[in-house]
Amino acid sequence: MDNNQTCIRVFADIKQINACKNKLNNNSNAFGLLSGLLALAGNEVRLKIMFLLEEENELCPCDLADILGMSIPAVSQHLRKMKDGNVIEARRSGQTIFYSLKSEQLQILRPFFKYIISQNSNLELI
Amino acid sequence: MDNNQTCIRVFADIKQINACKNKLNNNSNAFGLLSGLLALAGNEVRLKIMFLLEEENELCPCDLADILGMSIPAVSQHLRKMKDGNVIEARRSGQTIFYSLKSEQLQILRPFFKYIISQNSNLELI
DNA sequence: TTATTATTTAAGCATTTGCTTAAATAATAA
DNA sequence: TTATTATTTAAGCAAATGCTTAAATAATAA
Repeated sequence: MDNNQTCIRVFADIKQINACKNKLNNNSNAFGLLSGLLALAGNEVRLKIMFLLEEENELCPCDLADILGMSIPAVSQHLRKMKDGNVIEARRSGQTIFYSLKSEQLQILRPFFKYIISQNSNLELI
Repeated sequence: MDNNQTCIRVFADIKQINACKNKLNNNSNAFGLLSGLLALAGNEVRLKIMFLLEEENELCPCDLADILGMSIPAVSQHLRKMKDGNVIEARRSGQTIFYSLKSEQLQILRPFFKYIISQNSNLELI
């Protein structure tokens, strides 16, 4: 960016601006880590998978594809991203690979699951 | 997707699979709404803007561009997305437009701000 | 061994994202 | 009015995303 084309407002509060810059610098690691996690959860399919893993403890790509109504490679590629992002882990049992949530990110994820359940449109018909 | 190519595991638990499908159906609205919000927060620039708006109450595109070290149109386009997503709102004061967080989404966003501050790498040097 | 099953990986492709630059609005100041 | 300032919008483009189909791994069963 060409810095000298930056808009300099007459009423700009230089102290406030510098304070804001410091706040970003002091927390620079957190922004990258958190936005990465939120980008993973910001996909509807992956959010559903995370929710299902929380509910069921573990599921395999095959079952997830059935549940979500999508192809196995598509599911597998989402699982890979979440594994790379340290959100889930894999356990092998024969040919089947079971995925489950890693505890590390649950502090952030749990409120999502609570929110989803609290929005439940089901009228508990049973 | 071609449904009959779906992998049917020998050990698949049909009841579990159907229960999972029901869970998704019962919460279908929530997944769309929440993943939309998380996709907005899942961009590092937008997450920083949200954090700054929480900290400062309101900021204009001009100041945000300064703080973030990016162009005004780039900032403006992020603000537009967040406004469309009902995350922020605008207040005009002369030529300046001040943006602030809407209260509706704060239930989800607040834990992010807490997390960011708790990760603070600053040693309180003052 | 060969066949089957579960999963991953790779290549291809349409769509989305996030920036850039330039032009268009809108409000204020001269 | 004209000029300046703050912001938005539009067009263009490179990169990322998320699917598809087909091929490659890996484990089990015949």
